[in-house]
Amino acid sequence: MKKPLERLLRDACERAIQGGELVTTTLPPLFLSVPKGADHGDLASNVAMMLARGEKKKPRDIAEAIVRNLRDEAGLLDQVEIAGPGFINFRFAPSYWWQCLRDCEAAGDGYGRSTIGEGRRVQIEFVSANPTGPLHVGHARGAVTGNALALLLRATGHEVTREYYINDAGNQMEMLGASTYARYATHCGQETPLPEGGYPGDYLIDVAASIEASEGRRYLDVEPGEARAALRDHAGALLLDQIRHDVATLNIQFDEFVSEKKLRADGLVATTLEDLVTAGFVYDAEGARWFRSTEFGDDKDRPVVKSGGEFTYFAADIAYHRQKYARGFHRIIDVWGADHHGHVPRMKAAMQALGLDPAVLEVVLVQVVHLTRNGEPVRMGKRAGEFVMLRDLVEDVGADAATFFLLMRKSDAQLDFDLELAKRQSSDNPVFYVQYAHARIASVLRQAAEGGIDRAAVAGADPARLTEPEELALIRRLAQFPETVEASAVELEPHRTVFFLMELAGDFHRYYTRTRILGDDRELVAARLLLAVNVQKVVRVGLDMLGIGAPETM
RNA sequence: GCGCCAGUAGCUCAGGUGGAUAGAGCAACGGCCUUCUAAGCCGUAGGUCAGGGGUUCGAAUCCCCUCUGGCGCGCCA
Repeated sequence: MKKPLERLLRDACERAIQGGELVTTTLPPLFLSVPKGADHGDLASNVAMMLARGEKKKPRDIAEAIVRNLRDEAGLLDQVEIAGPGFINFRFAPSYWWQCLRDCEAAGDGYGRSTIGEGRRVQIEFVSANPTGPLHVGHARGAVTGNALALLLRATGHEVTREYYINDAGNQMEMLGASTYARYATHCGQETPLPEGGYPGDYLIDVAASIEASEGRRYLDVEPGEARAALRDHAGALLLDQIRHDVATLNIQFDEFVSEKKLRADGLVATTLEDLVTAGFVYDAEGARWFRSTEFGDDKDRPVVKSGGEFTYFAADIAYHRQKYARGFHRIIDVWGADHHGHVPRMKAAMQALGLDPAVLEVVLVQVVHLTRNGEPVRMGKRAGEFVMLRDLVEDVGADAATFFLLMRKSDAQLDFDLELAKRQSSDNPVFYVQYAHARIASVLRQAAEGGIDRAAVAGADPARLTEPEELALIRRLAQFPETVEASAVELEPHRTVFFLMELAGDFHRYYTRTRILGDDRELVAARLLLAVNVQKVVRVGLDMLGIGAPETM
């Protein structure tokens, strides 16, 4: 919607400079904003105010000079006026909006998609919970955020790989093995207490039973250390399957799974560490080995090898990220919990130490989901009963509502999620407001088809029959969809698309209430259906970019 | 103590690179279904944008200070 006007404005400014009406040689960025009130037109420019200082003239005089040089040969504009302190307000002609609707129709489901990504390869890693238990609500936010980012980047011409890094090495996994061993032995009749700090959740009882069903009781007879290792691997595999299943209930799939254990086994961690040593960024102290991240702006050096000789998690993570670079991605995006924000500078430091460009790595921080029940905080302890599982959430409120709700906020802002509210009043959830617009249009289209107006008739309709202010406002909204998607992807902020869809749905509900679509005037009906069908399409395409469905009936 | 994020209507939150009268959804109150889905629409009410300085034609937005909340701060992942 903005681009053609930006050209006109730029031409006008340059003409004014050539004509000596402006003394500036370099124009400020010409950005057009959508004014809040309708009485300020469709788009507004503040360029006159930006130039005022250099020109040493009143903004309104500069605005007049620019407007004098405006050459709207294509007839896009209905009205141009100078208002307030020096804004130039533009109002498009109806014919411009009609053309927008034609363009929208012609683009089909590709409307809103773009090629600004130029096929650049982007990897986005998210969730990456260690497979020691089912996913909970906190993971769900990272999951839907990462997935929406992947979809938005794909829609804007990026080649995206969605990846899950399996933290299947380290102490947590050893504890999983020990805990599973206790559950397994108990299940087989040998009462065994959980180890200190073990995983107490009931899900391990089910895991133990499942292992007993497939493997029998043979691990009771093998040496306990060996048995724990074997049970750890069995449990880890089973739990990873559950995690995969859990995210699938939110319509999320990953393209790649990368195992930390395998990275270690392949020697990547060791060779990466050697390279850091060679580069001179590692030193020994207090029995451990340290990475000199302070060289790159971190506030402290970080251990990479424990005094016991094992690699730290950080060391493995460095190797993992280096491996991402080696795979040739142009952009590497990590979706992390906000409690990991301190890791960002040290990971970038490590990449820099390895001679890699730290700007390639971008980290999207996802804040905690603060659960409440009837306004009271819900404790999220280690005990399974106190967790709210992702699968329970999806079962209670549905995948679409859960996804929509979790995407409604900026990812780096904390999110309140009241379980009772979400369950009891799920019909008040804004996702229904948006989906309802889609279903309403579907209903109208069904009736139109019964009346003999098919899709071909609609496609051939003349948009010039649309003259109501609500109709032009709806087209205006549709025209903003491509730039909204673009901004949402560029800024890595899915919530912008969410808000757009709520506004579009609101525009449509208002229109629907005031204006009857079906009637006797077939040309008018066809034109209104053309508008409706494109609103419906944008709702569907927009929801699809967020991983949310669009129902035909509700 | 240091660092990161936040503080906007009763509640939950939007407010691209500083712009015009600060918006939406819930909750509250009052209206609208013999006609395409009332999961909707219209209206009323609700604000010291945490507080104080500064920058300038102009600040919720940028800078500094203070207060409050969340998170993080060498061998957990």
